[in-house]
Amino acid sequence: MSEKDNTVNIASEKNRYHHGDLRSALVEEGLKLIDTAPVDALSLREIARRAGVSATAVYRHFPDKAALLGALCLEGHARMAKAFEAAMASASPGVEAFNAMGRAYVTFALAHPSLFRLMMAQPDGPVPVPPPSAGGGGSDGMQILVNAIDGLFGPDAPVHVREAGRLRAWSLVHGLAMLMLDGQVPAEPALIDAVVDASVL
Amino acid sequence: MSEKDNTVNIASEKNRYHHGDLRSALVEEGLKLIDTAPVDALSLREIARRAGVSATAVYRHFPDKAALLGALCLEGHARMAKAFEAAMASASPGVEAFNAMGRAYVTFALAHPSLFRLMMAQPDGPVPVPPPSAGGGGSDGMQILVNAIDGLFGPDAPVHVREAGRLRAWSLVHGLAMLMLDGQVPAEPALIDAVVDASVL
DNA sequence: TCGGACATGTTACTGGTGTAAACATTATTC
DNA sequence: GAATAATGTTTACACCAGTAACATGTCCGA
Repeated sequence: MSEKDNTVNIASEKNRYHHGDLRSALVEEGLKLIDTAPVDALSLREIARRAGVSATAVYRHFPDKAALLGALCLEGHARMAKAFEAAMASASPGVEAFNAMGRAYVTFALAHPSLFRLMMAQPDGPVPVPPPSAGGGGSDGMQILVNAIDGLFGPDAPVHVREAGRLRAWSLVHGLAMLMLDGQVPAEPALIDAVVDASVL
Repeated sequence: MSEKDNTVNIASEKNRYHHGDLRSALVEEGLKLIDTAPVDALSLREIARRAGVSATAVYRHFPDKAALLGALCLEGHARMAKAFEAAMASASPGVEAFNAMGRAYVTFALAHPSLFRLMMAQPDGPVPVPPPSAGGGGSDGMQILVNAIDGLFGPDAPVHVREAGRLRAWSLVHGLAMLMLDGQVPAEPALIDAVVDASVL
């Protein structure tokens, strides 16, 4: 107990050999960096530098760079889930909730371009919308999104119809987000609306 | 004339100081490499190595790496245009042609993952579907694609409706392609059909 | 035909990266 | 309190993009 507290206090001092909670610090710095730079400009050494630690210290907490990026992804998914819940909260159920979700998806991507790219490039990581035939619950609180989508088709719709609809909805917002991130389509709210607010899926 | 021919002949010999047509050779090797490796594993030096030339020789033909990648993109767009034309040729006009186009888009992405990514990450390069409010002709023979899409809405549809439809169509296929490339959705033909063949846009 | 100008190649070097190995220091545990 | 494990550091290597200086070949005009 007191030893734990002592450790934390020591950890808050400067110029010590042991950092205290380097792993968290690395993730923190990584998240700060990734929000202000393209993905490929995110270097292990830079993160270590910002955490005030030698480059190779990272390897005491992550087997390689990909593992650190994986940790960033995890935090990214948590943030995305929050954004989704917020969007859900301020929309009445049904089509409106569905549209709010789509807007939240694109908005999140535009707000955190590199993080979003990283999250999507991680095939093993948790996924915002479980793909068809993926069975049960998605990541975090994302099941609510699936419910919103499925709600559009009614509970009596065949499974393959709901699954196809889910995939189409995901493809639609994901494609728009990507095109805007890559600068192929201007990131104008009106265009987001034009894609998301369509009455028919 | 004969001097030209002579140059070409000399260029076909080995172990000469001057390559003959290094620029084309670099693009060629780059295209070969990019079809068998992820984008970020594509190094200037490796391309030069395969072309049998020193690393810095590249800089006599391209100001930097991005320029070489840009040249690869150009060839990529040409190939994509060919794929589109082929898809168009073997489909009757109307909805069927439109669907064939969508399938061709996703299929091309899956066949050339890194090249496709590169093409889409090039905001200044030619674009398969001109974005709304982009005015006139797109790249290469892509206008035919726009026509196919616009045909779905009839010639009397308001401009903003056709533009929105175009954007939705592009987002849909692009999103599906990206999700499959990133491994978020299994690259199964049935899923492509499920997304592309939907009767309503 | 000779000789310079130019194009196109080379080597040497800088500063950046990810990562492995050996060593140093601190924390923990018997 | 000493052995051990955890956590950092230094050093080193291989690779990368890009610059500068130099080498070699081609071409054009006297």
